Amino acid sequence: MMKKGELRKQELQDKMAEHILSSGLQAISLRNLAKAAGTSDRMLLHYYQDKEELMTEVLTQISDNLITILEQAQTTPIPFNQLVPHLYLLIKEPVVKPYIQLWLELIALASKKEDPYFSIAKQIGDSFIHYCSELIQADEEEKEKLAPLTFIIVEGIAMLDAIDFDRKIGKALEGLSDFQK
Amino acid sequence: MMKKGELRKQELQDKMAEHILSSGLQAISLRNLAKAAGTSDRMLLHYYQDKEELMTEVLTQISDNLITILEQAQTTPIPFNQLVPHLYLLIKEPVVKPYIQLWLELIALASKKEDPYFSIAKQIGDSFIHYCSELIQADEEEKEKLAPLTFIIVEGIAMLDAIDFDRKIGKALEGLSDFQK
DNA sequence: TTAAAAATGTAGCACTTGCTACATAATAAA
DNA sequence: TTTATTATGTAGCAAGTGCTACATTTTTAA
Repeated sequence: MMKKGELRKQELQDKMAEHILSSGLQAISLRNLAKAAGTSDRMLLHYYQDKEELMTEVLTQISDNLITILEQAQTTPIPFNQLVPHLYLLIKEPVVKPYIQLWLELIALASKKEDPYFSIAKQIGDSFIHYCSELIQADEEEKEKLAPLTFIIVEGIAMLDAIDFDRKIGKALEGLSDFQK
Repeated sequence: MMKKGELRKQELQDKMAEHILSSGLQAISLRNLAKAAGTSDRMLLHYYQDKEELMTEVLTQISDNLITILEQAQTTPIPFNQLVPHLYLLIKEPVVKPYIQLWLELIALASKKEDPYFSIAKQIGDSFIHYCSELIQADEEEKEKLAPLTFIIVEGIAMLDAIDFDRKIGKALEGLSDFQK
């Protein structure tokens, strides 16, 4: 059973996760997070050793939450040419979209190879490829190639989506489906 | 002819562009930029009205520089299935790589729809799709689809590259080339 | 040469950042 | 009940942020 203190910490962490999802990583500060969680920066540093530890734990939780959401969304495998459009719709959904936006920020930070962002980004990347792999209707050998390909395309789409290139995304998806013939 | 003041401004701007390319957008400050350019924050605010104006001009210049580099790299159109691997090699080149890394950061900021980042990101996006379009050996109708698709895939690759997923990129490229048969 | 304009220096303000010192109140363990 | 642990408050520090005020020198235009 959970001690009272751990319970309180989890409560704060949930609120911080929510806050980060809606406001991003860029302007995050201990005082911001504290306010969003209904406590003080002083208390955050009571529960976490420093900001890095805090971010590691909160981001890990957010990543776990995303995986949970994804796994609830679809379970039966579908062929690749249906999968990409399906995932495109998925990442546009209001529940998922904040996670994708955060993911873009995380990648930007991870590209500097600095922890905790780099490690967490790798972990999420692995999870997402694994998730794609489970969703693709194909034999193992093909999955090995198609899962990363799906990941790449969906990420690329997410980037275009970030700059409102919806029309271009549509064209690209047409181009992609032309191949499957 | 350029006035002396404008010349000095351009000189500073070149150095700031270089600095941003090597150190990213995340930790940028007027004092940092000034130091890198060999001047003071005071002088930067003499040449630019505020930080936003400065960033707009420097980022625009960086974007122009990238386009120049790209256009020097390749002029003869090649078919799509050769283009993607070619661009993969290109973005791994030391001259180009810093631009791609910066691009990832820019997208993260642009996803908040805040200027100047959003506008500049859109502009660069347009340029890159245009660049792809010129490089693809296909008729106009196909280009309309394949240029955005190329853009998406290359951006997706850049993201995987940011988290050192080189092996996965390789697999994905295999998967992609399987289609062209 | 004189007047106007541009360039540069020095200091500082008001604010935010992560984090700490020092205290007290509340709770749990003995 | 005493003791030890945990929780929470208040205040502040040192460093960094964008930006400004006020001054002075240097350059350009008349």
